[in-house]
Amino acid sequence: MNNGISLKELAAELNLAPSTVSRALNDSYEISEATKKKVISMAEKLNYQPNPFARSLRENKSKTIAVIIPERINYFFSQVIDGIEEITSEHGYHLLVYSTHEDVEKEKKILSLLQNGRADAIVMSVSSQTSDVSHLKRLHDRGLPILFFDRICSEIPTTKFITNDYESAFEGTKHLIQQGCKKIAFLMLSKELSITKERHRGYVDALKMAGMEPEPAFSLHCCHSDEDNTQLIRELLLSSNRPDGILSSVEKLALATYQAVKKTNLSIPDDLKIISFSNMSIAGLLNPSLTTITQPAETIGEECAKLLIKKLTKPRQPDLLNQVITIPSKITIRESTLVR
Amino acid sequence: MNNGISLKELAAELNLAPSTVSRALNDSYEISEATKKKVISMAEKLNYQPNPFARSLRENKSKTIAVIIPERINYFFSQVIDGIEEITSEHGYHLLVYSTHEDVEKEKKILSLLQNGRADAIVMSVSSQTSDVSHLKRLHDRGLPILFFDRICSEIPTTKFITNDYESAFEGTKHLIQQGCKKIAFLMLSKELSITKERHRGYVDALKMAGMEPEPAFSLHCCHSDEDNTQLIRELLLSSNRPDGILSSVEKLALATYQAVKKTNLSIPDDLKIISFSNMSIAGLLNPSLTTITQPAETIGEECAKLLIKKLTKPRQPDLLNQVITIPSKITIRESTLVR
DNA sequence: TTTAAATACGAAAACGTTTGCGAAATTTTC
DNA sequence: GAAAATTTCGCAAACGTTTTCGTATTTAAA
Repeated sequence: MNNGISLKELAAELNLAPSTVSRALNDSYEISEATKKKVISMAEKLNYQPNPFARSLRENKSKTIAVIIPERINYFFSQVIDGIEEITSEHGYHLLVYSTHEDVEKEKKILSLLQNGRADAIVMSVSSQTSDVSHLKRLHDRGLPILFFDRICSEIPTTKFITNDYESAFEGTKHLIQQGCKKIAFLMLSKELSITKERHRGYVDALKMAGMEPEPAFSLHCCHSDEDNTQLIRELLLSSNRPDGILSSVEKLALATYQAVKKTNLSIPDDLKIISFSNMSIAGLLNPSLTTITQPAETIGEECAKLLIKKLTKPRQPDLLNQVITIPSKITIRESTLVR
Repeated sequence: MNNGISLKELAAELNLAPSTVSRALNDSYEISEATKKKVISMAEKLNYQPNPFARSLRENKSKTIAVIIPERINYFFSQVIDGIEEITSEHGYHLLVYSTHEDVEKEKKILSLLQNGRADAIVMSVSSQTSDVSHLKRLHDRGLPILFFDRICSEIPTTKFITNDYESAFEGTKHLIQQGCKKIAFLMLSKELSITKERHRGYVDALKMAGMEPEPAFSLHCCHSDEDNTQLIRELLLSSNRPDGILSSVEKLALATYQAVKKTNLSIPDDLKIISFSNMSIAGLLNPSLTTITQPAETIGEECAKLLIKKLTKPRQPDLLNQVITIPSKITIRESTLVR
């Protein structure tokens, strides 16, 4: 790979010192307008491209942001990354994207790769297996800006972006109750996950407010495998005391529920109503169409990025505040919770 | 950000020269086993992490691969990236992921950012607007390894990975004909796209083989906007001479068709049968379930990565061969093409 | 006219690695 | 026991930037 001309060679071509050329290209006040013009035009003519590694080495910053998500095949995370890229690309930042595949060991490995300054900051959503957070804490203690979204980590004092998990789950559950559900189940990935806790809390409170008692067996703890989840949910649906309503805390479990229902003689929404957190654009095309709680994914990504850019580009920014910023979700009612 | 200890400091701690420590860590034959042990244990104790930029600067390689896709919210591309990451991460490579949003100007901008060696190679699928390929050619001429998949670029002499577009489209169209379709339309993004050309060729040949003449108006040229596409397709479906079968060359147009059909009093599959290239795992949950041609996305990503890793890590590899590698798709028949 | 200030640029160091070369110290060879 | 070969390590340069400091030239002030 021919990397093109270097600053030194460009300087030689211009009969100038490298320092002068560098300053001219960086628009330093110490360089005359005449020289700047000459330098810039020659740089364009020779298509000079500064070496990013020399610059990173010298300036101790990489112009790169690491994004870590639990899975890539997911509307929500894809949208968030789109939002991040939208903002960061305008400021010349590059995105390293990693998927943990919900595996905390992979997560640790990725974070250890990020110890050396390869990225100027991290934007992440933790894996469903993450309970010990020492690998996150280590990087944060070193001063690497870390920002969480969706699946946040309360132990790390930094800024986190989430949706109104509690209220949305509360409203979703309330909606199921209003539609006549008497026995409502809650589907979750891991109990450790921040979103699980908050959404479950909203679910429980809504039940209680309606004078219903949450049954432990109705809080179904699922895993990463779609097949296993489908089986698990199917068993729940075939049990003697089966639920007639489901609040799914994540999209994939709603889809597993659809798959599970297909293997029974039940029907949605007649025998089972379901509402799910989901960012699928095609929720309306499912059979039956799925009532969803949709997060403002792209906005979340954008807000993460805006804050980060401010932190990274302004001269003497304070550390990211230990705060949780909430951007509300939107409930869209469709056939899966219909009374007919 | 505290980047930790440097090689020099580690050397000082050991009373050794930096060169010795470097060689010890890189397992050079010039260093005694005793010294290696001492160095390695001290490096672990002090958690020494080599600075990637110093190394990149010195070695003129970044251990980074750029992946450029037309859109992120897309099952196929997400799966391909998963496949790429699967392989590259094992070899210590990092992934810079860019989305062009089907915008050739963004594509050009991204490629110009990659002129300076930030990535050791590029794996990409071109945007639907890409017809002039000079921005790709420039980088390839410089010696940067570029590898195409799915939407390939025949003008650039390098290795490309695709599925059997022609055959799949041929078989898909044949299937529609066998199901009784008499007037089959073809939905496409841009005419320039390699996948459009090949899939359209398969479509046309299947029609001809059945003694049917392809109508020009039935080759519908769509765009990037879902709303516009839905409207376009709706108009086609409401026209006096409407199709009774559709082969969609990309997933998003099948979904737009579903949306369009909802706004008519037509029904799939009774009035209109549809088959589409698609990697949606939930094609079976749509209403009605969608007959799909599914690409081996993850395999494509893995094969791209394997070839690239070989090229990048083995000492004196030749340039990537100018060849097209085909990995076949799989057709899954569902309700959307059912006769009832 | 002399001196001080401002302007415009160059020399060199630094960032943290890797590596060619040289040179002790040790071992082998004859 | 001397010479040669081998082992083991250090010195210094190099990668391509940015920046501190110094300095020559020009301009402004006294």
